[in-house]
Amino acid sequence: MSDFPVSFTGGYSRPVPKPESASLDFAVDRSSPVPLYYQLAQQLESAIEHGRLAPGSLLGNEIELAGRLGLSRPTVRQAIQSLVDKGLLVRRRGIGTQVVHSQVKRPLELSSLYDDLQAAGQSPATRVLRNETEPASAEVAAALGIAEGSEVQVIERLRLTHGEPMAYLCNYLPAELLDLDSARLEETGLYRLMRGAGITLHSARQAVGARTATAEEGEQLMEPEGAALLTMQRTTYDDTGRAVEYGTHIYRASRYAFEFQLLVRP
Amino acid sequence: MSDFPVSFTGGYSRPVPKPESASLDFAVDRSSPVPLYYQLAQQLESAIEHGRLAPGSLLGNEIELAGRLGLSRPTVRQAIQSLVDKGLLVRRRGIGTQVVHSQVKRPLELSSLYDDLQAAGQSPATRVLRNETEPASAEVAAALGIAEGSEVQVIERLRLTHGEPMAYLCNYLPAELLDLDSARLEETGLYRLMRGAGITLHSARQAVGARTATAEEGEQLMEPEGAALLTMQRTTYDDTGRAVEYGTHIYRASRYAFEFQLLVRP
DNA sequence: CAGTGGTCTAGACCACAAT
DNA sequence: TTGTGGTCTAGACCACTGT
Repeated sequence: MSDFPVSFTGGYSRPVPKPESASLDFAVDRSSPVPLYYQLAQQLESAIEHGRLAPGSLLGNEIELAGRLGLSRPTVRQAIQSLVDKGLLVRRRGIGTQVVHSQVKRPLELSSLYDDLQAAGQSPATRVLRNETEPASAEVAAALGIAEGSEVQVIERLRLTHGEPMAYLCNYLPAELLDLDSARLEETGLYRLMRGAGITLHSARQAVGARTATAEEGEQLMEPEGAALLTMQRTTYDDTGRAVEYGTHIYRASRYAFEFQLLVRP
Repeated sequence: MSDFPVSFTGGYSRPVPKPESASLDFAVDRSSPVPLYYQLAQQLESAIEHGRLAPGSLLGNEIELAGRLGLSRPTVRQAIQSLVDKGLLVRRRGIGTQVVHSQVKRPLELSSLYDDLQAAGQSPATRVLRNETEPASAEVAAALGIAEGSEVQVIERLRLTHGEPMAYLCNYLPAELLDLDSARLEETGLYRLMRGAGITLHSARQAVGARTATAEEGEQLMEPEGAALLTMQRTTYDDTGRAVEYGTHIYRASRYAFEFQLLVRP
């Protein structure tokens, strides 16, 4: 209950967060092309991350902060709001803005949950097993929201870490969307290629389940028949709401688990 | 490529979205306690959801919209921004604001991924197997960010649908946090109880994996030994960043899969 | 009561995209 | 060049929290 890092200034009132923890040297550069609210947000985030703003400490009111920085209150609010959205700050009416009592400072960039896997530094490698177009099956057409029989690009890949298979990935993309070079796929990852082609990924709908391995799956993934597998189907949408990718993935449960962060919508 | 529901007004230019799709009857009630930007956001969302604003259609510029509604531009922007954050609208500089080309209109309230399960209408039932306090183990203490040996509330539950077990749930909460009545737990769900106690859930860190069932697990869940199980560990945080719950759950993979939506952070 | 964030206004200038 | 969203300002009043 009383885990605030408080420094008492006198009196016997209950250990309320010190009303002022902000004598930090924030400053904005008006000649920079970076928006002012964004500069401030970055400085606040950095101060929180490096512990210069302690968890639970108050930020000082917005008007005073605006005055000190030579900014208007709406600009300061925009900066603070962006950090509230990130879960680093909490605002309470009549109280003030405080730094979260965090454990999870960095909510983990769950950009794709897949690049994460790749970025997780397990010396990953990819073997492209198949890369060609075919007419969309009913399942794929439904997932991508296109007509059955339309040409789609099919990619089958084996993901390896430390020389051992970890996952089998099968992805479908609308054929006109992108030129997919197998060599580049093996080194860069599908999502990065799509971003590089000017596609702005926005959201993904996923389903994660489990089942036991068939004999063939076991052979491909170097697991015994009957071993537990994690399965995942995902449809990814760009910022205009168009489906740009559908995939069915199989992971060796002995070597991989999904980790992610959920944000509760207010 | 040309899937806009365009009505040509003459000329042979390429089928660009009609510059104006907004002759709808938006109106705000200034005597209402509901914020103006929120009223507008709701009306826009409703219009999108019911198809009165077609996917891909333009919204008309902010200033004109503001004038038509008797609102200031920042207020209109705030309304639009909230829908952009929800993924219903896309803004493009120099172009305008358009309705997303969506498949996934309702990004699905992934409030807890657990109430979802309960709300999914599978006539769920819960049997509380255990509900008492004990000293925190090292694992639990680490997950909750409290001292090892602190008292924690332990809840073991069996989740049933259609009279058959679907999941085994074990949860740990800081002991002072909440009074948990077993009877209420069986009818209401843990998350709803926490919200009812004034706890504002904010985010959760999850790990999802798979393994095969042991003999005892099989017996408890009515699965054969060696069946595939989905496992989940989760720590939930409130809006001040304090861990308020840690749980380890086991699901019958034959009867359950996780579904959720990821948002790509810009 | 005083102090905080929540909302709202009426302007302004800029950067970018299309024509 | 025109029109769009992106940013910013300097005020204002209200609702809520604490004393």
